Amino acid sequence: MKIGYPCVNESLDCTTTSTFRLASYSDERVELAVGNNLRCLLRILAWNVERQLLFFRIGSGVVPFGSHPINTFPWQTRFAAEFRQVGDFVKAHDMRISFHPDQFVVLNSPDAGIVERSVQELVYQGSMLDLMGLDSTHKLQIHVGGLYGDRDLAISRFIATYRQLPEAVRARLVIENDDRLFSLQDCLRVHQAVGIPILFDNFHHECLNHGEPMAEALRLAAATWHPARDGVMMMDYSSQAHGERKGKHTASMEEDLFRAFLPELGDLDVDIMLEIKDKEASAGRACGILRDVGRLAVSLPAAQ
DNA sequence: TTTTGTCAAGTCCAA
DNA sequence: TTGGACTTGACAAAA
Repeated sequence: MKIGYPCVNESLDCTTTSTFRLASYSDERVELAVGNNLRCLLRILAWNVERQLLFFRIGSGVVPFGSHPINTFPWQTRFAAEFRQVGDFVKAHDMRISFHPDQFVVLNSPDAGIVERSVQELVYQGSMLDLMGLDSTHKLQIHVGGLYGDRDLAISRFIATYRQLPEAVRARLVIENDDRLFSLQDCLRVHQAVGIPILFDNFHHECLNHGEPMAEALRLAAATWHPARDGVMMMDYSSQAHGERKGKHTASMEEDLFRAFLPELGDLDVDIMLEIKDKEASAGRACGILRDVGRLAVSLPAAQ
């Protein structure tokens, strides 16, 4: 089991997603930003290793305009060594990486242009994993997409697009149950058609479900992961922010809820991403709880 | 130096 | 019809 948090480390004074406006695009600015972003990424990963946080979601903006036609700078070759260095670090410390392409990636859109731009974004993010030398256990996580008033059609469009994806993307792509549109059952339909693993989100499942108890839902999702190809199941963990709109993530982990959730896992091995606003603070507390209950090694990894 | 409006991209839903 | 929300603030013009 690995524990992680997404995209941002609030304890360090750097960002992995420094960028600039499209209107002020230049190759020089791309080169400067990518260099800074990759240096910061290594700092965060090193910080994480010291705290036994071995799962990390990298933000989509490491390469500014990474899938935009304006960006013709050869960042793949210019930063090959730096990406490789990140990948080597990840492998040396047995870490796991994911990406979560943002809401503009909609593979089931009826608009062919949107689908094409979405595929290009996935190609860009997958290529970063390729440059790092990381295999298909490191994932690209997206939602099924829009509903467009017809669930069956929306799902069948996703399936048709998925089948045409480049292999480098398809091997890494996983779908996440969302909190309003596509439930675990919808994701299972997609899985049954094309074999794509389901990244389970406990909070989204609480918001949208068909009555499956949490433990059963976890097992249904876990069964969609092929151990050799996909690795251990990934999941997102969060809980409701009190007094806020339904679906709003809590600002800080509620330890009682997290402790109550753990028995639902039974003997499942999972890597857990804490989608909680205070980032590494809650992830660190989760590690502490897991050591308490014996699900995480008590001793930190030996310094290297 | 600090504040504030805006930023590549899509979709849904509440107001 | 519009604004907010979504996995995540940060850039850059204006004050």
